[in-house]
Amino acid sequence: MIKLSRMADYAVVLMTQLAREPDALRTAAELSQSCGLPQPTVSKILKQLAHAELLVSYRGNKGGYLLAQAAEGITMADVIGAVDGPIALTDCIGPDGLVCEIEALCPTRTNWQTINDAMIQALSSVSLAEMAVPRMDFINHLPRRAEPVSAVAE
Amino acid sequence: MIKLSRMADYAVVLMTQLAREPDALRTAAELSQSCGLPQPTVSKILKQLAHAELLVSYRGNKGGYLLAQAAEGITMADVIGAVDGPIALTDCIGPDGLVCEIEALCPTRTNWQTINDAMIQALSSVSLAEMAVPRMDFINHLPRRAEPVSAVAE
DNA sequence: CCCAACCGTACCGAAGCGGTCCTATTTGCG
DNA sequence: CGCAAATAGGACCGCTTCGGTACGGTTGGG
Repeated sequence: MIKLSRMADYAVVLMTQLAREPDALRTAAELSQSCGLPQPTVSKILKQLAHAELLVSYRGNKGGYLLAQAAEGITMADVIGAVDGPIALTDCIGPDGLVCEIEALCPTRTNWQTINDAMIQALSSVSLAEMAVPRMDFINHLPRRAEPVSAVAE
Repeated sequence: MIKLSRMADYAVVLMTQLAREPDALRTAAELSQSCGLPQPTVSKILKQLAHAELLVSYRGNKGGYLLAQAAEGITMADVIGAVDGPIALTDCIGPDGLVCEIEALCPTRTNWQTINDAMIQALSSVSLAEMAVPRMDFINHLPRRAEPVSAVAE
């Protein structure tokens, strides 16, 4: 399915919520409530986002989280990468390879890289600001046009 | 990580192998051996690919599998879709939605659709024939080195 | 000094996935 | 005609990973 993890999905939702009021300090409990997500999980995700320097955290009483940058400077690739780790379709790139031992079919790796780059490109081309905006008509300026792909099989 | 499942990865490898000799009838055991993959798993994947009409199967003695179409007409989206089901980043599109109940942040869905389309587009733009071609001149101009995290978060 | 909130870690349960096995069916060949 | 080879289609199972929880520690304001 190639679907991204629920954590990443939540992260986007939370970041979107934070982007609505970039200057307000929000607590984990508050965000949990306003997004309808379990509070401990929210807390965990916010922690990860802060660790990735997408959020700034303030400890102690009256603490909370804040966007580290302007929403325009944060991309979906940033958010997903912070929660789910690096974006890569195949682990073929990793240290060893179950498949890569067979050199005969390893040229495919280069092509995977191409696809992978296209995907990262797609995720990087959408900023948090665009996600937070109540649906304007920015839909048609993606570098690779989002053609109504009918196939996708099944 | 957004990485695709190992099954899908295997499927691509197998299809690639089949595309090398489009007219040869290959058995599951043979492909298993030549790809270094466990044989029952290979058999299962081939079954799925045949069911998706990407392969044609011949039963009985001297049976085997064959590409159902020219390699040029089969895309990565086809192969992955056949094994892993439909390609969708979020289940937000599905029937009910845990998150979608909150209407305040549902405008994001449109944007997800955009990203999703871009990804499908990327997968659909690469044919099996392109994956199978043994490119010899690619070794020295890898587009991106396999850097760990920073490639995305940067 | 106490409380509110974040920080870090460790833990657990469930679900999905990768992998195997078994049986039925088909078909070529001796 | 019967055997062997090969796919079809299940059921099954262990394992990893992920989503979720809990607990103790730390920081900072009132």
